[in-house]
Amino acid sequence: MTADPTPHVEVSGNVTGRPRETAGGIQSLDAALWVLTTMARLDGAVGLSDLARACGMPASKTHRYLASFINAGLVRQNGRSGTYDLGPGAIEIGLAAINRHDFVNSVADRFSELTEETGLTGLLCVWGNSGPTVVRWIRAANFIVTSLGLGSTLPLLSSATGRVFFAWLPETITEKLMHEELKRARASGRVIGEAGSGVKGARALAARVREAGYATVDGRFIPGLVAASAPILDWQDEAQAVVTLIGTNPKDIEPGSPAIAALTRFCAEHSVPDRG
Amino acid sequence: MTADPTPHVEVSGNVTGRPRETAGGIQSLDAALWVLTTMARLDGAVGLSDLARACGMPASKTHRYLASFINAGLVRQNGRSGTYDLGPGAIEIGLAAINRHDFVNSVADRFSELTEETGLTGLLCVWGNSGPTVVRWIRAANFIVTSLGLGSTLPLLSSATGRVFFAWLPETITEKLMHEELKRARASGRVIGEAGSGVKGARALAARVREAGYATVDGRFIPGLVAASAPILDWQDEAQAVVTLIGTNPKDIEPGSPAIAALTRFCAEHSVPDRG
DNA sequence: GTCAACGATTCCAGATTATGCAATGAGTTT
DNA sequence: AAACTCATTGCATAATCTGGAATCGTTGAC
Repeated sequence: MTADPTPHVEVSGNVTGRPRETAGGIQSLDAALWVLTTMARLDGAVGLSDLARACGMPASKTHRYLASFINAGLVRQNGRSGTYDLGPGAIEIGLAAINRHDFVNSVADRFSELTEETGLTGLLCVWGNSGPTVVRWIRAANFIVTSLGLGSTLPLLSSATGRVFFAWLPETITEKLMHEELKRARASGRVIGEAGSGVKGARALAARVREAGYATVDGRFIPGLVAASAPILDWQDEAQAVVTLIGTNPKDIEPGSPAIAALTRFCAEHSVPDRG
Repeated sequence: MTADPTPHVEVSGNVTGRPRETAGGIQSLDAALWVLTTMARLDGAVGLSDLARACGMPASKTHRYLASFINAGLVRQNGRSGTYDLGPGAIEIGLAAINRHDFVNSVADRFSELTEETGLTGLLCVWGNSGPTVVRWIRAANFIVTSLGLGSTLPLLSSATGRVFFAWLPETITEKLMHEELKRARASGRVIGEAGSGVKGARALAARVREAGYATVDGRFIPGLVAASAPILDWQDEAQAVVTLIGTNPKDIEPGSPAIAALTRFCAEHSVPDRG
């Protein structure tokens, strides 16, 4: 296929440019995948003529590609001569891709960029058998002494990390630890920071964290240290991992601060996009 | 490309046969999509040589297809000359396909209410290229994770989910998988639960499931776990999705139990009313 | 009921790419 | 250092892909 001279016309307003042809690849496959990708970015079923225009291709060429996609199950057609849409094969490939996406390692690979950008110490946690569990540390220039090491678990309600897991995991997973921590708090006469009293207070805190998109704790959890955490979200809007930044300056965890902005952007970039 | 004389060799034991070339399609695209589909059915990242063998193709040919898939984002490579795996573009296409599935989306929005009410683990499945495919699940407390994961396919005749699809989908859709499972059952000398022997037994089971309005399996399919499934029906009385509850207490799947009542009510609420 | 318009689908001659084997490059093991 | 394995690329040849035109099917206007 010669380079396509037709100006790229978008139907739905998506901005993503057409990829150039692959070095060492197959040109007709490149063109075909452009059709598939364009279809995925449209809002729903589309007619052949509209899709061909959106792709900047003759309809006969687009039709041949669609025939192969239909045969493979990636596309289906609503009746003979009807509109085209993504099919069960697309669901299957997508689910396979999501299922084998390694959330933790994809974050860990670029984790140091975040700590370099913000100058804060970074912590990466997953949900383990005993609750929030540290799997990565990156100490920034600000030297912080703490007992937290790899494998440490953090409290659910009084740490920023724990609060993010509490907000973004189903309560069936977190409720046991929640009740244990509330019980210990009652026994010791302590109130767990903003969690206030009892289950209702904990749930209200979780609602505030979800609304904000992240959690913070000030210097009272670990004297002298402040922390902010945000979730890495999967296809079901559940936290697969939590990233936390730790520092000493309370301004770093104020809403709108550069560190908060960097943290939430970094976590959004590593989450599954456009979750239902 | 001439018809491929190389015997079809499977790496992971998946059964679905290689599709024949598309009438009115593009042969190189058919071959390329075979590579992609095969990769999706493998358990994880794969080397070029292994993937080429699994597809019955020369490595140089497979390599060119992969180059185009990488360029489109559907595949990524772990380092130069490293293994290949599905990429973010595949996630994007899969999510686009799922997000257009109106029945799945309406159920998913209220799915957690059902699992909270019953205290059981919930699965939501659609019919994919390889059969019943998990698109959502919510774990109950203390649920021991089995091999079920996003994208998993379930058997047609020996799982509750599969039996519901078998009962409420046209046989033109399910017959291939039915014959494959009956063949494997004969080869291994096993009888598939209540399916009894052969096609007649399978159809008799389907009739019983339709009459009851739901399917169950006791602890023999997955030792120690019981399950009940019901269909989300469209305007043609076909199962667009299936909801399954999984637990450990056999009383939960007895006729008339609160869980069965909640499941069938929930599915009826999400089905098209007054079908037929 | 007829006819025009529109969109999907198929045909076909010519243009162009895809292909498989061999060669090459890179990394690992002995 | 040599051998081996796997990924990547070159190249002559085989084979397909292509775009416009023709055809088919459906729908709506009259």
